[in-house]
Amino acid sequence: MLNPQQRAAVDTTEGPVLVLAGAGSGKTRVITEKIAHLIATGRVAAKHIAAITFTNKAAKEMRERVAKRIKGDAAEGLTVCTFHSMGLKILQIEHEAAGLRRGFSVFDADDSAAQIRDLLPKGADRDTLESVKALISRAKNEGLDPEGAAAAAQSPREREAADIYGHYQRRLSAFNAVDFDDLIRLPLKLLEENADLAGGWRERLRYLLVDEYQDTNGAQYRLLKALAGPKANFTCVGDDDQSIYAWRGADPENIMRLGRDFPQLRVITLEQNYRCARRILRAANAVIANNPHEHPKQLWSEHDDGPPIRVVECDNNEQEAERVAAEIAFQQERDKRPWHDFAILFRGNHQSKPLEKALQMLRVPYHLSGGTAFLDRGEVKDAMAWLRLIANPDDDAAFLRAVGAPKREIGQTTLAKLSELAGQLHLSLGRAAERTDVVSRLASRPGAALDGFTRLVHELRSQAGRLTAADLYRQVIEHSGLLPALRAEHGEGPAYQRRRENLEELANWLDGERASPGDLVAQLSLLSHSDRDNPGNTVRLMSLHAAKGLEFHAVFMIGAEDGLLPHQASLDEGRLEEERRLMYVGMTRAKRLLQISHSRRARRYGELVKLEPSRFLAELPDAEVHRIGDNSEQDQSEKQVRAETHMARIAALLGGDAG
DNA sequence: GGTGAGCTTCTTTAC
DNA sequence: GAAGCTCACC
Repeated sequence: MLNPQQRAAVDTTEGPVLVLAGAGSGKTRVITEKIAHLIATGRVAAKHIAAITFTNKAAKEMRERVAKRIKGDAAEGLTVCTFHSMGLKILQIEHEAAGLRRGFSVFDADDSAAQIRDLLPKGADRDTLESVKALISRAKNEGLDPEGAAAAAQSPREREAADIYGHYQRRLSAFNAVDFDDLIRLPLKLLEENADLAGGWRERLRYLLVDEYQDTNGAQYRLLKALAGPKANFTCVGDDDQSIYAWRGADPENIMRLGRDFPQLRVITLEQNYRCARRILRAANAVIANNPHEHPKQLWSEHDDGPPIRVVECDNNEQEAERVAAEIAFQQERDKRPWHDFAILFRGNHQSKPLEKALQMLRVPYHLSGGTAFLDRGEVKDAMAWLRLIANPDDDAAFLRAVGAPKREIGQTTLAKLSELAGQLHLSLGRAAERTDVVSRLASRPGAALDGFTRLVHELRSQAGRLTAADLYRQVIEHSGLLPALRAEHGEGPAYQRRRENLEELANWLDGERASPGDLVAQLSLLSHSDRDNPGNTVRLMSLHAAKGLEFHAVFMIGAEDGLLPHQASLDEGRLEEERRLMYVGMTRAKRLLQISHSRRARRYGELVKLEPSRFLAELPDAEVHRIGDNSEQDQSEKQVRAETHMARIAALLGGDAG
């Protein structure tokens, strides 16, 4: 059953709708119900509806919810994707108008950084690189091209960055490549500057639903407006208290902007929380009340109070990890709950290491979802570089990676010479390497090696059109020599096996996909490890950012220390409120049990440092909290039970593990 | 041109 | 404390 506000949000199918939805107020439900409603009433066919999310995890979650809600093939053709994958799709279809050739590459953050570093004066320090990178990204997130950025520049530093932005963009264009930010900026440019093209897309996507709307940046907002067109049939769902992406250009102002740009906007507020026990809700409300609010929400719940929030002090972060792991093992055993009811949330991905160790010790099944861990693996990047180079002969970044994976007697000297010759001929590295007049001017041994490489890539490329992406990938693995090189480097040991498995997993990802190899590789670069595999019944480990939009029976937040949560960098940059929202997001993921822990000491850069509890802990109302110290004033009998369960578990594991 | 010992640096968060 | 990088050697 939907409550009246949810009902209104679902039933208002005409024109622009903004749903201000507090944490746990059923906003994903509103989106899935609205999709179902649009389809069921025949108002819009599934293929004309697009639901847009911010993370792949959220898109996946949404797809599953829709599949459950809409049986059969009624949902056929529905688009559920991130802003970036939608941008990619538009660019792949409209590549000509965007000045790109088929098979263009998507540069990841590393590729982009490498290019920008290369464009900076020699010897430029890291800070300069970071600042230029950030300025270019910010300009792109506002939809500015290099000329626009130059015009908007306020300082010499910004003018310089705008200048490098221009060079960087010319280079991307020469490589037939785009970066992540371009996946929004370029489609936006196309739609804003080409009325026919925009009309086509509006015809195709007649109804838009945007989740986590508070996280849109300027370019995404304009892309939304351009896609919606004058009919403005869209629903934006968001919560200003959960805006946690300002650091990557998100502009919560977009919430207010909507009302100004669309006077007919229907605003609906959802204030009933269906998720959290009352104590959790009261505590979370108390924390977020410390942020200034233009329109304070009054979240309420019909649930019971639930148990107190546990605030646990630990001696150090390894002990913290052990205690959390033991507590989860204990509760799972006692309550016979599935493992996936438990989540451990942290500020930084590096905090997962001690947790993994402790969980493995207790044989607790867990799933780490975070970052782009999988695609960041060296061997996976190598294989991806081969695929990219096959799809896009002008992708110099891919060329440089593939030519050295595995090592084939081509070193810096040869590559520098090749690069010089390619520059003179205005050719990409890959195309230059195909020319005999270029190769003949290289030293004979490396020249021959390069020639062998070029022939191999050429041969694979000639097959690419006939093969599925998965089959092409198998050819790459067979002929590139990647696997033998890994075996030579690591022997047959676990290090080799793990890398081999990663390469096999990439094959599994590609299997059954219908898109062309080139298109698929581009899509792949937007995925992260956890997006494809099914975590099953396991404890979930993820960053607070990744947890947004999810909910769990029991949530363990770790590392609640000043400097981590709130993070020092955010404090330095005056973003305390965003950190508080992060705390709020973490707390409101818990349905019933919430434990927040912190350590007095932790290992940082190999050294033990003293830590202070997070200032946010002081904002928790005493009445809702049970504070548990190191020398635990915990009930002794409870401690006894825990110890016994723990021992029994270890005994069982030892028994079961023998042999 | 490839390799390994020793040096530096590093931690937000994500597409 | 580990990963990544530089420089000296094969």
